[in-house]
Amino acid sequence: MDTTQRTDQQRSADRRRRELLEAADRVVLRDGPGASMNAIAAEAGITKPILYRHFGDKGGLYAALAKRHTDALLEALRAALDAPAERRERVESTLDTYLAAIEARPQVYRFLMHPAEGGQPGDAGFDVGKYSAPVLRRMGEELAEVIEERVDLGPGSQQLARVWGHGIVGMMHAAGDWWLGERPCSRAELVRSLADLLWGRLAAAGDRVGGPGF
Amino acid sequence: MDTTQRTDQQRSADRRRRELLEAADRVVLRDGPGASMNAIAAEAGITKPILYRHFGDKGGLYAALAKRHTDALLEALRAALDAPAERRERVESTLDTYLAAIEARPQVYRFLMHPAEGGQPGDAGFDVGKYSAPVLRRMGEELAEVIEERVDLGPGSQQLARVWGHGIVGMMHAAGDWWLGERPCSRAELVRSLADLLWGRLAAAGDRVGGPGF
DNA sequence: ACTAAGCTGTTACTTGCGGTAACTGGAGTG
DNA sequence: CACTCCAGTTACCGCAAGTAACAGCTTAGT
Repeated sequence: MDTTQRTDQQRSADRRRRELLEAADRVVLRDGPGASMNAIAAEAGITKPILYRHFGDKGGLYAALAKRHTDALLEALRAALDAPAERRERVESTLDTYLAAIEARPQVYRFLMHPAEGGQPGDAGFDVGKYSAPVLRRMGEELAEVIEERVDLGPGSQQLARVWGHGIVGMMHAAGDWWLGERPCSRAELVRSLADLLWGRLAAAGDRVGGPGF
Repeated sequence: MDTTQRTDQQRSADRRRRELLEAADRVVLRDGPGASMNAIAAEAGITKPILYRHFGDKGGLYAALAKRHTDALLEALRAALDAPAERRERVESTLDTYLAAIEARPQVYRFLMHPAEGGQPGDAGFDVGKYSAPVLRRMGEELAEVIEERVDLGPGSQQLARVWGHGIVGMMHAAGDWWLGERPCSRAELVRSLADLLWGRLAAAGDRVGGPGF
């Protein structure tokens, strides 16, 4: 059992793992997140216990699957966030990047965020909430870091940045989710509206006739 | 089968339904959202098929359960939203109402929003994502109405109000979720930070040294 | 008073999924 | 050849959702 031997085995196992993940991806994107382990195994051309050897349990598989997509999304967001441009432009570009991603692959988005909606009615789905929350948390933390790093917020800036990081991510997520479902306007309009909100247009707006406004 | 007869039966059925919902509530709050129909039936002192007669399927039961809590929360929010005060104060009071609610009854909150986290590891929970989303949607729509009604946003105000409604609700939700998990600061501080964000402090803040800030 | 609904409630079952134990066959190694 | 790994299989367990079929009680109709 020398080192090269072990490396070979690991390599092989890793390649297998990737194949399995790709098969799982296909099934989940086709059948929704209620996809059974049996179905995934069948798609991969093997049987259940192998999946369990590789991923431990269904949670492990889904976590691995979610991690792939999450990492890809975060990569794209980081690029928009770190681009050399002024603040408003970067905010808009980050929002647009996120929205473009969920628009381009709504299946992936639904898997990451709203796992159960793909299943048949009456199907007791597998709860992927455990894996969607981390996505938003990670985005929130990353955004917080960027804010803390580049915006001068005075005393208590670190905590403020974290609140804002999570808050802004949540705003983006909820608005995106609603938009994806109803498509009430173009992506560009949505981006602009959200950026306007962040830019204090709510505070600046006047009251409507009839008492103090919201 | 005259009318009074039918009314009596309906009354009885409604009362029974309420009792069942209360039992379900107890179980879900104690055992987490992975609670089985058997357990709920046992708590109510009856057996499964009766639950199915009343609620159709597990989704129906959970929907009814969620509706109760959702309605209660929305009621409280409406009160804060409609209070006679100026805008910033009402925004803060609404945020605080929401946060106070989730702080006071985290179990209910977790049931509505993150159903699976209460289960044992390895437990394939029942996905309540289908019922949490409507909560946020409803809050978003209500807020949108209030904004549209009372804030003067110029042309395209209706659409803008809806985007903002959902966006603000998402911000509140995400920040609240994070805060509830980590408790990094007091509720009042969180409210203040979020209101500041909404009041355009992000736009107003200066860049940190070293290039354009976020 | 006797029967026929129609209600609430039960037991006992099916189906389907996550997860596991135990066996099988082949590839490399002394 | 015997030994050990390891990918892979079949066959099973446990458990939860959901259902069929049956049992008793109350009430209406004649």
